[in-house]
Order: sequence, then structure tokens, then C-alpha cells
Amino acid sequence: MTGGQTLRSATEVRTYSNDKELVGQRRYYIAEQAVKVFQDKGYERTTMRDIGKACGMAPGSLYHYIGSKQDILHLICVRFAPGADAYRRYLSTLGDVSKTEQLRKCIAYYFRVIDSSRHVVSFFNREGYRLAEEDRDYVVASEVDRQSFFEQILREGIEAGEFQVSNTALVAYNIMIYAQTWVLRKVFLRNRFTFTLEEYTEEQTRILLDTVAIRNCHVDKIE
Amino acid sequence: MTGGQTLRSATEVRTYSNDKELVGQRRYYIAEQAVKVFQDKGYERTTMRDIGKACGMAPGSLYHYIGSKQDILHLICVRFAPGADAYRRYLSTLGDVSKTEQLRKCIAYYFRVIDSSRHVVSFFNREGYRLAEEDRDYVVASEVDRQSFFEQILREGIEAGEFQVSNTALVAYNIMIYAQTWVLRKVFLRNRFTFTLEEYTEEQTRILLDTVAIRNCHVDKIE
Amino acid sequence: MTGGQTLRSATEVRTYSNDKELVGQRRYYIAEQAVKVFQDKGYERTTMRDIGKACGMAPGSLYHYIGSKQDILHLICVRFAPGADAYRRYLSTLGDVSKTEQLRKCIAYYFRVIDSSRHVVSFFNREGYRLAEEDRDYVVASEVDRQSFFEQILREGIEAGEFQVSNTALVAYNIMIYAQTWVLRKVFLRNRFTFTLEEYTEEQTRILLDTVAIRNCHVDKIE
Amino acid sequence: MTGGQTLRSATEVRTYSNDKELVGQRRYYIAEQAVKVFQDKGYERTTMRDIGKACGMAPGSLYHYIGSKQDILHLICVRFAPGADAYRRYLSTLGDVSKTEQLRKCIAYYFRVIDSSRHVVSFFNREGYRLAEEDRDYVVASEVDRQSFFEQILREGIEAGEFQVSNTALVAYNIMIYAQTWVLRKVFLRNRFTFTLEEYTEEQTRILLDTVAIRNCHVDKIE
DNA sequence: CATGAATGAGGTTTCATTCAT
DNA sequence: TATGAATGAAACCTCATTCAT
Repeated sequence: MTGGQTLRSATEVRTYSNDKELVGQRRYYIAEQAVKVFQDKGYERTTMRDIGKACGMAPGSLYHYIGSKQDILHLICVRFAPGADAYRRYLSTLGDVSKTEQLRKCIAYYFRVIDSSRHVVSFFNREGYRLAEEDRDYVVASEVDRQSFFEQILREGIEAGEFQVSNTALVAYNIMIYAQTWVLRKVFLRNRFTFTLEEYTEEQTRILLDTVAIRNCHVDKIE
Repeated sequence: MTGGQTLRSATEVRTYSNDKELVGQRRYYIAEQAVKVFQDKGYERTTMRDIGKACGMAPGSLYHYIGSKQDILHLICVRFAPGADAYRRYLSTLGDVSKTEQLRKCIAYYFRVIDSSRHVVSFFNREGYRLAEEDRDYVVASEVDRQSFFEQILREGIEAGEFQVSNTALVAYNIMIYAQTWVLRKVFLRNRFTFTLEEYTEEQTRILLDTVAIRNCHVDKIE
Repeated sequence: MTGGQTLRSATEVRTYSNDKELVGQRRYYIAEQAVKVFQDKGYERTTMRDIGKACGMAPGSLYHYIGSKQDILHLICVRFAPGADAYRRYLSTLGDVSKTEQLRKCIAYYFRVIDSSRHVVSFFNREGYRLAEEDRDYVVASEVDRQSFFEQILREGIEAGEFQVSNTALVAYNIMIYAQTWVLRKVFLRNRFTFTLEEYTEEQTRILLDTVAIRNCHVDKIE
Repeated sequence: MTGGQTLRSATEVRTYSNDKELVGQRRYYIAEQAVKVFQDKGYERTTMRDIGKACGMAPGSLYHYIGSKQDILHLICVRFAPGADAYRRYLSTLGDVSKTEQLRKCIAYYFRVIDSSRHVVSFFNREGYRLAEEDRDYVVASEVDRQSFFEQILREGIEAGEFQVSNTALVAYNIMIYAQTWVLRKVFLRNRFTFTLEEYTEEQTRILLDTVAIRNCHVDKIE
């Protein structure tokens, strides 16, 4: 997937209800609540009764909007595996700043967004392996899209003479995993993980910018 | 936890058998097979029958060696969440080389070990949240131990004048997550993840060493 | 039950509506549609939603005309388990013909009617066992009435010296089951049941008339 | 299917158990008990708990021997839809008697067998429509086999100069439906169906033999 | 009167665990 | 010790019925 284009919409799930508007809203709501409940108990241990309770509905009522428990996985993928569109929009608001500044700001923004969607990150990390082939492809495509967003900034920085990067894909990958593992390790290590988001963002950004910065060192040393 | 000391042994599981030796072997074997089977279907979807089949035993026979299905999680933690002892032994074989070389070698070794225990990495990533408090603490301690192993090298490098690191914990953390995400993303992204282990190791090591290298740049520039 | 009298009307079902005329029409309509839908999926597997769809109504609307799903069984019995009145009317139109001709014509007419109400025959065959005692009695009475209709013709034929029948009940019974099994086996055997209705009617009528015909054989032989 | 050859065995159902011997016995037993329970409540209304109770087993235990509730239908077909082999064996024990006597005896035997398997007859009549295509084919084949058994006797009777039959298939069909409807109407009409099996057999046999008997009547009349 | 969203009882099925052999 | 048949609790899911709109 090349950056910027909209991700294909996934297939619809079977429902009993006919009111498209209502069904759409409820599906979104169910996916939203379910992904939170999955956080605590995982997909298998979470019962439809649990999900119903989280949604304020009787278990049977869920089936007006979804076809099966498995379909909830699908809904979550469609709703919560966004590509890089939001980041591209954010980038366009930054105005006329250096590529270094663009990268710094986008990283910070990305870290904040990921941090605020802990449930989703945990969910995909844990349950990703049980997704249907099609849903997995969708999620992978959304990740690849976000990765390519950061690569694009890196390449533009190289062209602008600001960056020096031997492997843009790997650096973009590192940005992604810094964000992802922030969530995962915060969840897993709990109080043994002592960074605040701001500290973590600042330190990792410093390391990243070091990595991509032009080095005059050797030239200087010669002098 | 400070590096070097042995991790506390976890509590024993209840068994029917009296032959301690045999029971110990079988437990290890069951944990070993189970963690492989969990890879495909996850903990919940894996039945005791599945595990029995993987072990060449009848499902009832498993209960001579384990107390419950949940106990298998415990066994896996005890068996497969090693601290840094193996790495310390490896380090001691390297002889008289620079700290930079030590770090480079230990990273490569660490990446190889992690790569060869994909099942275990996937398992802890996916099922970690369902561990008993005690087991989770054990696993966390083993990770902290390994992290402190790398921190130790970094600190020694700083003392030796080879490294310049503002946040040793974070750099050690990065080494750990580079290794961990190598496995996770290889599993999740499949053929869209195109690095070989050697390429990945080399590139990430270069970035890491850049990060910790002494910079004369700024000083020189001032001149 | 002796032939000719009207079958007792079954008890009314509870409804919400007050417009007796409309309610009566709708009830008939619902029974008519339902019996068709039951053909495919049987009573239990047919949902109120299915029946509603077949009637062009929302499932909730059905309950303005019926009291429960079970009531539909009752309605079908009342509407579609007719006695022999229609056959008596038909018989009265035949004019002045021999009893043999009356029997032949009535059998053909009966077979045609039964053939055109396959759904109903299949329904009673399959679901008869689950009818309420009262409804079952009603259906049985309607069958007995039809059987007695044919018996009446046979007895008249005997009195007229045209027939010689040792067991009128059994011959009448055979006429009934020839018609009924025509439908049932056509449905069950499908393309392995190769008779057309006309062939089947002709052949079975021949056998029946053989059975009831006066035999002069022995007398002739004496000559 | 031509007479005499063994009906193909239907596909096996999935089971948890490995003991072929035990599984075979239990399957037979379950089918046998289930078909009785279906008699009262029909397939859909019969719960697995009901079937388990009838078998003296817990509901879960049934699934060691069957794959699903639907599979019970399959088992019943395989176990209780016999071809004509038993009748052919019976015929071979009759010794040297006329074809008329053979037919009479076989009809009586057939009626007795059918009468003693009421449950099965009712079952196939009621639930036949929901059988899998393959199972339905199997049952139909068994019926066709039995029909062809009677046709064979009729044809041999014609060759022997004992019978005169215009449509052997239809006469054989009538024998079958006389037997089948004996059960069905006894169940449905209950106390309004007043024949005993012996009366019913005798009367229907008389009618059948009349139908197939050589008629000298017309020849005599010509004289 | 008509609708269809909501309910929740009850069905089939799975599977960890036990225990007689 | 090893087995695997048996258990029964609990899961997902369906659908007759109700009732606010």
C-alpha cells in the first residue's frame, strides 16, 4: 500500500436489523466496548454476557448488530486499525518548519495517539494471531501505511539535506515499535516501568534524531 | 533485582507422583510441548487433549504431573523465563575485548537466542496478561535481569570512556525490544517483514552503537 | 360423525384486534402462508420472522391476529382440514350416473384436490403429532368424514347391486391413503417416483374397481 | 439399485473416542434410543439432554460417540433403513410353495416387521424431509430395494401363470403403503383406527390377491 | 394498527477434570 | 502408573414474545 490512499473497506457482517444507520452506530459502539473488555480477560474468556453488560444490552440483543462473537474481531479491525491519514492531516497543519521539526512533532503526536488507544494496541498484539486472513491483511496494511508515512518524512529530510539515513524502513520501523512497546510494556511491567510518556517521548526522540542527524564529526576531527 | 543473583524458584505444583526425578522431567517436557501448541491456537483454544497428544500422553495422564491447565502457565514461566545468567556466562567467554566489542557480541548473541525461542516470546507476549500475579512477577524479574545485564555493559563502557549515554535504562530497553519485536513482527507481518536476522542484527546494532558512541562533533564545531 | 353434518367450529384464538372481519381474513391469510413456509423448514425451524416475511408483515404484527406460534397450528387445522362437504357438493353435480361412475369421478376429483393441497397434506403428515388434543380431534374428524363419504358411495353401490365389498371401511381407507401417499411419496422419492397424476389415478382406480366389482366368474364357470 | 446387493455403507461420523468396537455399539444404542424419543416430541423439540437421559448418559457423553445432533439422523438412517435382504432370507425359508403362497407369507411377514418398527416408520415419515441429501438417498434406495423385492415375486408369479398384473410397480407400491400407513394411521387416528394387525393383514391381502388373481370371468362370458 | 428493537430462557456443544479399570 | 470414558458447568447463539414508539 502506498501512502495516502484510503484503505479498502472490509466486508459487512450479517445482522438481523435493517436500520443501517442504527446498526452502524451500534456496531461501532459494540466494538469500542468489547475492545475494552478484552483488555482485562482476553477474547476467549470474555463472554457475550460480559460484552453485553459493557454495552448495557442483553446478550441476545448484541446479535441484532453482529453475526457472531468472531465478527467483533472483524469490527474492531475495521474501526480501529487506521492508516496514516490522520497523521498526514496533522502534518499538513504544521506549516513551514524544518523536516527535523516535522519529524519531532509527528513522533510526539504519534506517541500520544498510540498511548490514548492502549486497548487497541494491546488487543492487536494479543489477538492478532486469531484474526481472519482478510482482517489480518487489513491490519497489516494499516501498519504498513503508517510506517510508510514516517519513511516519507525521512526521505524528504534526506533530500532536503537535513538527514543522513542508511535504512529508512528500519528507522520508521523503530518509531513504530517505540510507540507500540510503550503501551505493551507499560501494561506488562506496570509499576516497574517508570517512564512518563513525556520523558519516554523526549528520550526516544533524542535517540532517533541522533541516528538520522548529519555527522560532521569526522570532517571536524580531521581539522 | 541486581544482576547475577539467581531468581527465586517459583512454588511447586501439586502432583500425584512421588518420583521427584521423573516428575521434574515430565513437567519440563509438558511445558516445552505446551508452549509450542499454544503458538497455533492460543491458551484457551488449546485443549488438554491437544497438549496430551503433543506429549504422546492421554489427557488424564497429564494430571499425574500437573495440577491443572493453569499450572502449565506456571511451569512455562519457571522453565522459559530465564534471567541473564546465560548471557553473563557468554560474556565471560569473550576474553579481553573492548566494551564496544562486548556490547556488539552480546547483542548478536541475544538476538540469536531470542530468535530461536520464538514460541516462548510469542507466548509471553500473548498470554502474559493471564499469568498469576506471582508468575508475572517472576517473568518481569527475568526481563529486568536481562535489561540490567545490558545496562551493566553500558555503564562499564561509560566508565571506560568508550560510551556516552544519557539514559542507560532506555538504551538497554531498546536492545530488548529490538529483539522481542523481531519475533513478534516476523510472526504478524509474515512475508511483509523482509529482513533476515543477520541484516536486522547488523542494522540495529549500527544504530545502537551510533547512539552510544562518543561524539566529538559539537565540541569540534565550537572551535 | 355421520356424513353431511358440519364439523364443529374450533375455539377462537385471542387477538388484539376488534375488527372481526379483518381479523378473520388475516388469520386465514397467515395460516395459508405459514403452511407453505412450513413445507420447507418444518414448524420448529420456521421462525415468526419467516412467517411474517411470507405475509409481508413485521413479526410483531402477527401478534395482532394470532396469540402465539402454536395458534397457527390451530388455525391451519380449522382452515385446511375440511370434511367431505365439498365432495358431497361435487357428487350432487354429477347427475344421473351409475354408482361405479360416481365412485370413479369422485376418486378422480379427490385425487386432484389432494394433489393441489400438497402443502397441507405434508403439514398434517409431519406436524400432526404436535397438534393440541382438540385440534387433532378436529383433523381426525375431518378425515373420518371424508372416509365415510366414500363408504356411503360404496354402500349405495352395494344396495344398487353394482358392488360387492366385504369391508367398506377398508376400501374407503384405501382410497384415502392412495391419495395421501401420492403426495407424500412424490415429495420424498422425488424423481424416483415416476407416475403422473393421471396415470396414478387411472391405475389405482382400476385396481379399486376390480376390488369392488361383482364377480360372475364362478356362475359363468358352472355353465 | 437392483435387488439383492448390499446397500452402500454411509460415511462415518466424527467421534472423540478411539475404541471402534465401543463406538459402534454406542452409536447403535444412541440411534435406537433417540428414534424412540423422537416419536414423542419430534426431532427439534427433543433435547440432547432428553436423548442422554434415554441412553442413561450425561448430555456431554453423547459427544464421545456422535459428532452432532444432526449426526443422529444419519445414524438412524444407516441403522434402520434396511433393504430387502431380511425378506429375501425369509423367502428362502418358505420351501416349495406356490407364488401365491409366497406373496401371502411375505406380505404377512413384512406387515409384522413394519408394525414392530413403528418408531422408525414414524421417524422417516416425519423427519425424512430434513435428512441430508446423502442420507435421504440411502433411505430411498432401501425403500426401492424392498419394493423391487415384491415386484420380483409378482413377476415370477406372472411367469408361473399364477398372476395377472398390469403394473407390478404399482402393486408392489401398494403393499408398501399398506404397511406404512398401518403404522401412521394407527398413531394418528389412535382409538378411531379399529383394525387389529391380523384383520388388517388379512383384509388387505385378500384385496391384493384379488387384484393379481387370474380372471376367467371374461373368457367365460365370451362363450 | 404497525413496527422492529429488546429480551432472556433454553438449546447445542465443548472441554477441564475425575476416577474406575 | 496410565488410561480414556464420563461428567456437567458454562459457553455461544436463536428466537418467540413484548412493548415503546
